[in-house]
Amino acid sequence: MATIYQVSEAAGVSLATVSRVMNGNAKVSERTRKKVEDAMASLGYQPNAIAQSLASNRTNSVGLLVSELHGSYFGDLMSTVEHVLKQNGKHVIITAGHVDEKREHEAIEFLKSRRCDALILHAEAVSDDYLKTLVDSKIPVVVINRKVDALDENCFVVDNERGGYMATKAAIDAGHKKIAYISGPLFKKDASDRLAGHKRALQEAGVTFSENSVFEGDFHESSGQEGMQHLQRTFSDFTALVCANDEMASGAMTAAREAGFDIPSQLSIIGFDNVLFSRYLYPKLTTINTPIHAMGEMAAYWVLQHVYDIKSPIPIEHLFEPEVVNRDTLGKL
Amino acid sequence: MATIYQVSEAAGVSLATVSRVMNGNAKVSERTRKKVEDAMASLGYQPNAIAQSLASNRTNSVGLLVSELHGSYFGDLMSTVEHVLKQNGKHVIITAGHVDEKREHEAIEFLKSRRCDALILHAEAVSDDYLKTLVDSKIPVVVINRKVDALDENCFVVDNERGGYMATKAAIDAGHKKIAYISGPLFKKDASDRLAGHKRALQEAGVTFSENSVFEGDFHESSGQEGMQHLQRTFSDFTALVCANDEMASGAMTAAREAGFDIPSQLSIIGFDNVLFSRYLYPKLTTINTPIHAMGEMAAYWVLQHVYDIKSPIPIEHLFEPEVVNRDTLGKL
DNA sequence: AATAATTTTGTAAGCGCTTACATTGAAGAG
DNA sequence: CTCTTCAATGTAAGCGCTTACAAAATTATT
Repeated sequence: MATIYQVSEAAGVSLATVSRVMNGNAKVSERTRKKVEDAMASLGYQPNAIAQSLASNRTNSVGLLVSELHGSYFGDLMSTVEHVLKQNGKHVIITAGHVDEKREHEAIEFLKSRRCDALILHAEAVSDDYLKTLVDSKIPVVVINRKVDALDENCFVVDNERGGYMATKAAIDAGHKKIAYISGPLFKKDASDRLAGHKRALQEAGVTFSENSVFEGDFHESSGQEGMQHLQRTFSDFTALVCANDEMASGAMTAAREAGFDIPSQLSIIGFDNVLFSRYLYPKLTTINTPIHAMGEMAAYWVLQHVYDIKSPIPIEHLFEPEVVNRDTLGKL
Repeated sequence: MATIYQVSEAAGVSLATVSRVMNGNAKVSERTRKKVEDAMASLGYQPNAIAQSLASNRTNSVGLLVSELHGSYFGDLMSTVEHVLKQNGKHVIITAGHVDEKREHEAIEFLKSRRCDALILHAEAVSDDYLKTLVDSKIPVVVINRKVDALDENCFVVDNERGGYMATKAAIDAGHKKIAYISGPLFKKDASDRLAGHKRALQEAGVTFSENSVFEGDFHESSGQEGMQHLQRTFSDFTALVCANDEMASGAMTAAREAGFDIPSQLSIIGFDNVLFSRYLYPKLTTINTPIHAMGEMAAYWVLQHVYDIKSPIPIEHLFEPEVVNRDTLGKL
């Protein structure tokens, strides 16, 4: 593999000159630029990004932490972030934290050790304090879908309370009174916020909330099934079920069908997130859109602007609004 | 950020000694190891992976090229590869090629410029010759789900012809005679192989093949819908439809339902790949399992063995068998 | 034409590590 | 008690680049 030294020799110029034409950040005469470019081409020269990074203290790569590498939600996020950044000549290094404090921590440390210029984190397990330390440690960090006090400038979040409210409100507006709820793990801020919104909608409609109406799941498909089965026992005869994410809604639909319910005529179901596959479900899932795409895009633009001085084409915003996506699983009563 | 130099100073030893305790590849007395470790801890030292890579010519990272960052198929692949490699202390750098020759090429060059120790490629658009050049260029490369002549040792593939055969055979065994087919883009080897298998099964059963029975889609959901609509016109009254992947099968199911068919009593549908969401569909999709998980795992083990001298826990194999996954969309006639 | 101002190019010192080789010191052999 | 041997540590030369600074070449000024 050719090095800059061999190029400089072939072109009859110094190392510095070759470096200059590579980076285009200093004047080089047309003639020598040509010589250098020819030399590069004929040697098939490819700069060693590692050496460049070491010397320039710039890696042109940003680290992205997601919880999982599979699933529509993170797929969307990865795609979007990569797209925006790559368009601007930056690269993404993706790692997964698996919603485990230790693994998230390790993943972040890995990204730091790779000297990423910035980090985009969908960190769920790591502590607020750790994130604060990170931000203070001067490496540019943005956090997606998690609000950390005193880090407003670095967080991009959807209004989860509002989303929870909207989901339940939609059910109420459709005439439902007895509404069950499958939540995510309540130690997670987004899960508890969504539930809070649910309660607010109930209260506003004058429906008294019962502990028996909620089942705490884990955001996975299977806990949607369990939840449905459990709720049938503890809170029978509900006509609508709102789920804190689409995976659980899918599980609940399966369980409901197995229990003989027709959706939506006998049971309405509302999901949350508007993950890609939610429209593949049958019936197509009515859900709340979490603008993960918009958040990922915004996070990427933030990084471009703050780290690479590339102006964002859209104004930077931090709070994103959820939206009801009307499809086929919510029936009028 | 502390450097090795500061650690050596704090510990009162030389750079070399610090490096030795970090890498554990040379004898260091218990006493000085302790001193160094204490110094590291108190300085919060974190080695600079970039500098390590430059000096050692080893990055401990392997590049993974996928076509897209979203979708179950690639999600599975990424998860698996990352899991195996991370378990062995190696890291994965993921890039997307978007099934576009130029972008795949760029993505691979990026991985090379990052000096990955090896590449795992799900490359669809780039030419065989380019892949051969790559392999010859001495960077360890493995190719997933694509067979390149003369590169058998580097390819991990499923027997697509066989899979196509099995899908159609399953329909025939269930009593179907008039079978439609939605293929992938036929310039892709896997798509044409699957179709070839379909034809073989037909022939074996004495059913004459008609050009009107196949629609060439693009592997996406929407082309499944189009395909279904198209086939109803050109090849009406078929009782079974085999699709070259699950996304298209899902689209076809939607279109079939809209056209008033009950699945599977009036129309049987068979997918291909056994992507994660195929079991969320309703009815649950009968499909052919492409062992993408197994292939990704094997590719990762190959890299561990050939590049890092870590023995693979399972024997390295290159050809993977597809399998029928019986669920609910294939009905007996 | 001589000098100043400016542009273009070269020199060399790092960036933070690894590692071949040299040095030191302690243990074992005689 | 001296001479080997060998384990533990140190010295210093890179890895392939970037970038201050210096030097040379070119152009502008009078």
